[in-house]
Amino acid sequence: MSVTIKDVARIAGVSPSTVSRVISNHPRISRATADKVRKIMSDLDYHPNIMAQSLVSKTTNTIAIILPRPAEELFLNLFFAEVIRGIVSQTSKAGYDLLMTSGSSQREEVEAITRLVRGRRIDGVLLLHSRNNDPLIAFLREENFPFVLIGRSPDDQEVLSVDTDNVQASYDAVMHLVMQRHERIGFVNGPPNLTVSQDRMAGYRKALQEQGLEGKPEWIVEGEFLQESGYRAMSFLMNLSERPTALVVTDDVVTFGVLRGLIELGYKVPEDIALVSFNNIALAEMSTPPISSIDIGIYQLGYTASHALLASIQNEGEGKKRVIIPHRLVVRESSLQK
Amino acid sequence: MSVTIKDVARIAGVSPSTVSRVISNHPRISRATADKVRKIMSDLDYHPNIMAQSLVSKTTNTIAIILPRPAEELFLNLFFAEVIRGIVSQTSKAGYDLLMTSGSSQREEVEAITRLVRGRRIDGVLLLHSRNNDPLIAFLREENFPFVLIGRSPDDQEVLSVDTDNVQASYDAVMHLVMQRHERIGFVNGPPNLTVSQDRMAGYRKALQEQGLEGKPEWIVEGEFLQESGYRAMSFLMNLSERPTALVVTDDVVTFGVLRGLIELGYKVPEDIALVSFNNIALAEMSTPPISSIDIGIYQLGYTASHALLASIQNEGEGKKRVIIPHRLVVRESSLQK
DNA sequence: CTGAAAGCGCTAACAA
DNA sequence: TTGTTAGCGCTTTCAG
Repeated sequence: MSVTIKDVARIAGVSPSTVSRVISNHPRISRATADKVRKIMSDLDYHPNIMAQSLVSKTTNTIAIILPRPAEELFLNLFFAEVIRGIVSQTSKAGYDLLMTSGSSQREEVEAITRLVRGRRIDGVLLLHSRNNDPLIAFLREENFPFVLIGRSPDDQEVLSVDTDNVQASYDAVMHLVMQRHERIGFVNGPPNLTVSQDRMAGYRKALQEQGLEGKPEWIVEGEFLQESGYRAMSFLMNLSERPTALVVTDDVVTFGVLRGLIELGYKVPEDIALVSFNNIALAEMSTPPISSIDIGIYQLGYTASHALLASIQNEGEGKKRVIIPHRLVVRESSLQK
Repeated sequence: MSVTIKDVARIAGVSPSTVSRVISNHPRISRATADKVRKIMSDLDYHPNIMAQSLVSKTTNTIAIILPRPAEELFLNLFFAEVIRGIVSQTSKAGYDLLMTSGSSQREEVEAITRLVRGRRIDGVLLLHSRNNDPLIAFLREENFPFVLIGRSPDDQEVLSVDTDNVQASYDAVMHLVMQRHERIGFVNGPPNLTVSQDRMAGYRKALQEQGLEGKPEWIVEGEFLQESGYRAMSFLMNLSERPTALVVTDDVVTFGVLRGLIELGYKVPEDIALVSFNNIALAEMSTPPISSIDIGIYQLGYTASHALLASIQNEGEGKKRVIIPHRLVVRESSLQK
């Protein structure tokens, strides 16, 4: 079969434990033996069996994430790829691997994670979002298993998390529209059970209230992170007798749908209605008109969360409970009065 | 620590090997014992240690993919998320996990895969693309390690692969433009070292030739799978003394850049210039104008490749060497003469 | 149908 | 500084 530590030991004329020590850079090993062993290892093209290492060391150098389920969180198509890039760039620098799993229901997700956690397959978990009464968070806390949430846990302040200040971001979006002299501002939001949606709603409400602006309930549309959601929202919103003159939209992809809907209905952006949205995906800049968007630093979210998770695995505690990645509004044509 | 097979055995009053047999649904085990043991397992919330299982079974129920590196293959932002979804839906159905790794250079990629393969960490590898003289393919072949390529290997016919017929797809795109009475057709392609780019170029050339159409070299622009590439290509193409009246673009994201470039230069699509592209991402439909695009079935590519890989892992050979996922042109406004 | 025992490849006391 | 030994948790002959 494949070459083992024993083969190396035999050929180098040392004991297996010596080889093991060389592998792990044990300090108390003579320079000469180390070099000799290393030479043999590379001659034989030896690579340690990772499973065997894990079995005894009780650590896997692997963290897991759960692939978002379709539909409900499909916005993650873009968010997802970017956040993954951030995560992997951090983990691979630290010598960790990333395991991806999925479940087609909430229950299956918990089962999958249970299998990995109890099966000692992974050292930590990265959660890409949270909702009210999230059973995954409950499970991980109960197991006292290292995990970091990208987002905010509504039920539990003690959860390690890396997040955007979505209340503030949403507030900022509204204020930008207010500065452009808009007074009737609507909101196209995502699924209301997600924490991110709740926070952005709160920021929107806060801004309206502080500015003494009227907020008609029918100006708020809740949907999914899909372009169709934005598209459909327009046929509803633009049929109101009293229409908003500006919209905050919770995701750029949704904004693409919004734009398409408006164009088909014969409206112009920003003349008839101004738009600001979130995430600042690369395509936002290439849209017609280019979309004003709040850049939440998706890559940074992934990178930082991953870093925090590894720290928590290695230090058993310590560290800030909650890290906020700063956001910034990138103003483009879609929200500018001519 | 955590509950092991011995704990279960002791409490159930049987031997560890009996418990092991229950876990693996060994046939020669009495119904009564099996039920008893299963009950205890669930009472104790026992989950087998996956590393220990792997160590002895020499199989990991895990396959790996390599995260594409930035820039060069960034188009995979969208392709990537979709293909992953296809892969995971297949693997998780079959009880496999997906491991993601990355390298910031070609050499690092090979190192990462070497570590996983020789370290017996994974059972197979899924490659998301190929280029000429791909060292990863060379390594995997040499190790005789199961892998499936999404794409086509230019150097090696024997590689298991799942692919689009890119020559034909590109040919179809050109022919669609020909049907719309275009005679001056340009091509905005991706990185020329990728097989996919080479194949699409071949299809483009073949169609022009068959139709006896002139193909000016300056109508072909090679770039990356980025919107900027498309954007930049336009300032070049539209400054030519003799301009094309239609373009085939290798990716929808690039097309967004192309559109933006054209609009800023004051051209209208499709009146001044018609566009057809590839991939049919969800946003293609929401663009202004909506983009005609060849749907290559990205999810299906991932799903099928993953299936083929698992089959190859389990059957040691057999099966078709090369599977083609059918494509279809979705015609929208960007390519229609009014 | 079930148990005892050996061993997968590696690490980590404990000795030397 | 290095070797010996005893496992990590599981599977799998081989006996019974």
